[in-house]
Amino acid sequence: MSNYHHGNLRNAVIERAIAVIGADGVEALSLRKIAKDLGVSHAAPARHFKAKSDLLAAIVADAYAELTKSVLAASNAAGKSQPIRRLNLMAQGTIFWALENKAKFSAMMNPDVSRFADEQLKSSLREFAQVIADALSDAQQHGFRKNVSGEVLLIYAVGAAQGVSAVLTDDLLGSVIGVEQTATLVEAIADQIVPA
Amino acid sequence: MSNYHHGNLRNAVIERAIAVIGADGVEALSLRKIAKDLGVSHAAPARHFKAKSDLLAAIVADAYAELTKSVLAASNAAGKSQPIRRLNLMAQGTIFWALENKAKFSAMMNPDVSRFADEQLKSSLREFAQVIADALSDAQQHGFRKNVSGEVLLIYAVGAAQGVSAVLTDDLLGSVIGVEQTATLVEAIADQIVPA
DNA sequence: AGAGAATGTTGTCACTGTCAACATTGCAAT
DNA sequence: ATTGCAATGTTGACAGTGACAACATTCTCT
Repeated sequence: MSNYHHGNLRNAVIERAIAVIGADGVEALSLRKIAKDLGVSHAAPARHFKAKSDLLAAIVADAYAELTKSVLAASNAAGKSQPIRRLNLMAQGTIFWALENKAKFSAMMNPDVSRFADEQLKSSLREFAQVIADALSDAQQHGFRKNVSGEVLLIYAVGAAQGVSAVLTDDLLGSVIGVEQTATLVEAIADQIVPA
Repeated sequence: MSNYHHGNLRNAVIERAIAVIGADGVEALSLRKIAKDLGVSHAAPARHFKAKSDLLAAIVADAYAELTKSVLAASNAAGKSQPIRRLNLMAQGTIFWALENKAKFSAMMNPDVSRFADEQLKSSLREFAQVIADALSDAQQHGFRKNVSGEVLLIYAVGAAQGVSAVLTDDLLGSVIGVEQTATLVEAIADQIVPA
């Protein structure tokens, strides 16, 4: 018996960090405070995350993997024979995921993250981009914006879905634009990105 | 004669801060370091920004005001009789401004900003949203997505333009999606948001 | 000329991330 | 089963940081 070794400190730190980000933002993230909350010495987290930025990178890498999974699930709700409707559902899936995971999503949207991206994060991101690119390519072969370059379409789709999600999850823009968030609203917005 | 009073410390701090953000990100922002760079005591900036977050809020408020100006300028390049083309130019204007002001834009995209938004920032943001909303309303009266709610359209337009800009200005996404940025590319992307 | 506001300085405090040296535990090879 | 090593956790230290209070200088307005 011993509580010398926490057993699952790495995950505990990540979960606590996400909670802190959700409550007070990335700015408020403190490794020492997290350690104290978990009843562990102030330097313990360093065994799992050499630097604070590594923790952020891990959170964002996980988040992109989850988002990818979620978007794929939404995509599968449409038959393969409806590639354009599938795009629409993927956009919806992105927005809904962001609304249900505001803390993680805000970590993803932090511009600083790109500065300390490790290989795992890059790989998560590549996979996400690939999933979107594939779906776009499929849709194009069925007539969706046929004469537009794949790169342009990818930037548009990723940017629009994430940007719209950012607006919807941002408290400030929310208070300025101020609108009630319902499933109907999300569907209507997704229809603007990719008409169903 | 005296260099006791700097004379324009407030603006100097803002400019230096933007330079730091551009070079090393918001995370690297340090009031003490900025003070040292400007040859001023470590507590001098506090006379102009009570807290670090106030500096960020001021930078972002300025940035939205500039963006609004820039978007309006782009809008005026189209005649009033072409409200849809005007929307397209406004989207282009947003993207170009972001590409030319990466540091400021990344500050705007920082999700933490919404936590310490002061009245000035909210006002800047309201004005920006109003300009977009007006242009959208005008376009709708000329047939652009006539049967879509104004709120939905506003969220879509703001989200898509900012999201696409975020993708284009983000080094990480840039390295993953990896595409050469040209004026032609920007035009093509803006056409996806609002067909010219 | 002088008073009060604005601006800058100095000193201090608690807190933070990071590192190095050390302690404990888990595990795998023997 | 023992032992040796890697993984994990602890303690202590250091420089940097934001924020505050008390004080100094300068500007502005009358």
